Amino acid sequence: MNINDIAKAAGVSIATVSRVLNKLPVREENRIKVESAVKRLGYVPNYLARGLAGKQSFAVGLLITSVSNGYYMEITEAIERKLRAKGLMLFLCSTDGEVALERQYLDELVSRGVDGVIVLDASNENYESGFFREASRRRPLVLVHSNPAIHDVDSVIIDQPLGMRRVMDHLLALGHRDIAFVRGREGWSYDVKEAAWRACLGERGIAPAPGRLVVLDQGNTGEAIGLADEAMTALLRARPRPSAVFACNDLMERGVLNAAAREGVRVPQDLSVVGHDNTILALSGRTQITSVDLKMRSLGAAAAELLLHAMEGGDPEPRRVFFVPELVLRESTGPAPGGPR
Amino acid sequence: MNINDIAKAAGVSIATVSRVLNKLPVREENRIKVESAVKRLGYVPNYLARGLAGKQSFAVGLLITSVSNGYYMEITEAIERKLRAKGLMLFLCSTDGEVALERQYLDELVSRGVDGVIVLDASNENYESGFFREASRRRPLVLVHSNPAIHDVDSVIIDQPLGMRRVMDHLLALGHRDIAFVRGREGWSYDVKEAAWRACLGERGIAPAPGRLVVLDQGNTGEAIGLADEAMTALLRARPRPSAVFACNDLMERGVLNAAAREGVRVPQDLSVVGHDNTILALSGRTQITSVDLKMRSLGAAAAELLLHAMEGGDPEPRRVFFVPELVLRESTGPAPGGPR
DNA sequence: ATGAAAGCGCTAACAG
DNA sequence: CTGTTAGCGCTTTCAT
Repeated sequence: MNINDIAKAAGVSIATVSRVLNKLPVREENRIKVESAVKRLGYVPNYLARGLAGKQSFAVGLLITSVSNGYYMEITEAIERKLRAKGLMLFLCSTDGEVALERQYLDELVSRGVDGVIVLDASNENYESGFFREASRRRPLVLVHSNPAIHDVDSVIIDQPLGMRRVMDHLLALGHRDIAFVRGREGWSYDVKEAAWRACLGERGIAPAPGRLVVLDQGNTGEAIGLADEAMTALLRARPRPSAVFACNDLMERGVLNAAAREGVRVPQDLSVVGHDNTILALSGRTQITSVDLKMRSLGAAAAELLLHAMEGGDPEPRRVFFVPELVLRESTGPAPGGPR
Repeated sequence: MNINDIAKAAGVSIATVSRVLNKLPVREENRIKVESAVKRLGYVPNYLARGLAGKQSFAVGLLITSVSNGYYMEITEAIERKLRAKGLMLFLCSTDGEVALERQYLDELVSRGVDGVIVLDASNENYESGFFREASRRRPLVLVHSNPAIHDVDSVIIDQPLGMRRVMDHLLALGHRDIAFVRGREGWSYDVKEAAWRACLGERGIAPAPGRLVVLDQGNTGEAIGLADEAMTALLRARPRPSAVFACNDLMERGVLNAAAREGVRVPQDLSVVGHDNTILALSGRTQITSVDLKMRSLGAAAAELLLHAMEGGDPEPRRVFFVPELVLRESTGPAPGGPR
């Protein structure tokens, strides 16, 4: 079953069938004949042939660090929805952040004729080597990341420093001055957040007391909960102890809370706690956590729209869309003990 | 850059190039010439043309109910890994469980020439109408679900009743007789679990006391935590109260635990709690939860292997692989108050 | 083992 | 507006 069968059944040429299929101008009478033949025979066009003959394949590639990561999943869902509405299918490529795999996948996507590619948080190496800039010359390409230094490719950028600033403004406004910071050992986004923490304190002339910077060996696995718990237990027993804690993700935040509960430290009366990512973990305990929401869904939608725009020709200059994380206020933060100073 | 360029550069015909690319017998000398030309010019074959001319497209479709659901994505990741190793790419299709969308996607996948399709938990309607049986005649097709009644298509089947039985055996062995069951309102997998709960109790001549079946309006969103908390608070104040609770997912389980903590009911001394799904939530609180693990990763790998097998010809009869959920024992379960009777 | 040539199903000039 | 025709880049006979 192909375009020839339809042409025969409708009594027109294959070109006319193709035109109807592609919504090009055709005499109304012929359009109807073709459409009814298509419906009657249950014809579905062959995308492989379309892609080979034409310039579109109606497929898009998605390069993603890790599929089973909640944030990426939410972005992915938003992207899939937007693209599906335009009749585009998604190639899912999970790279584990491996430099070589990112390149290999991009090559293969191109040789599969994709109409565009979205990349979620690639390896820094591929940004810096200009690989993506190069790739964006061959196909529409949209990057999603949090590195404001990238100017040469269409990007959706998460403004993490600004998000952190909102956290610190909130805590400082509540009178907190002694604010601990919990992070994992390795990761650019930890570094960004730590820098913002230091900067916000520095601007008020505050130097973090010893031990306020807590670095966990593992930040992203379930282990982080126990590690944060352990580290915080020590910190909460210190005198003076911090009046507030920021944790770089909700895993660590959960550990902080467990430690506080065990040590008899009340949240938020004795200790304010802020988490990051606003996952279900922020809601799962008895105290609901103030947490930073990255708004992954709108972010995904924005990325898809950027790509769609680029696929329709786009701008001469790369576009950059900034997203500012939102601080969701809940029960875990309150005035500093002793009130605002 | 195409196969002609390589043929020219290597001084052979395009047929020979094609043979080298497809690992068909070729004189060693020619193979080397072609391979070096490929490497030198950085040639990557056009998959669209390959798919059109040959019988393989080296692409596989994945129909999935919801992208933002952690279980599905774990399966997806496992599938992606396995298929990538075989040089296959994945089309991601999120259906939201809509009957029509499942059909539409499957059509489109076929017209994109996919070499096979994996379907994660489709709508019952499409199972029952024989739609998938039909589809499996056109392409290799593997279903992942928990409906043991499906015999006519290659399937990876999660044996949920058996998983539940393990939960009940564990609790019964600990001496529990009054075991509450918390579920969401709608969903086949809730029904299956409830049936197993009733059956296991029935076999011991136990009839659930009033109020032991707890049905929440919402089971899968963050709301479930609060709803479970509320419902359990009432149940824990009742006399006699249950000595154990099973919750159909870790969200509800978290709510149960919050209620217990607030009511001063100790876990596991006064109350044993078992969750389901073994997500990070099972580890996030002060008490680590005994939970049922569906082993999604191995399940995904098994599905991919079934598909690979089917793509290579497969068996005349549909294959069925059963997976039995595993009960992961942690701190939240212990002997019934008063000891085994 | 190799090359020439015929498609795969479609789009996009081109001529009418 | 419509039909004819030449590819798109590859695989696969069919000869050799």
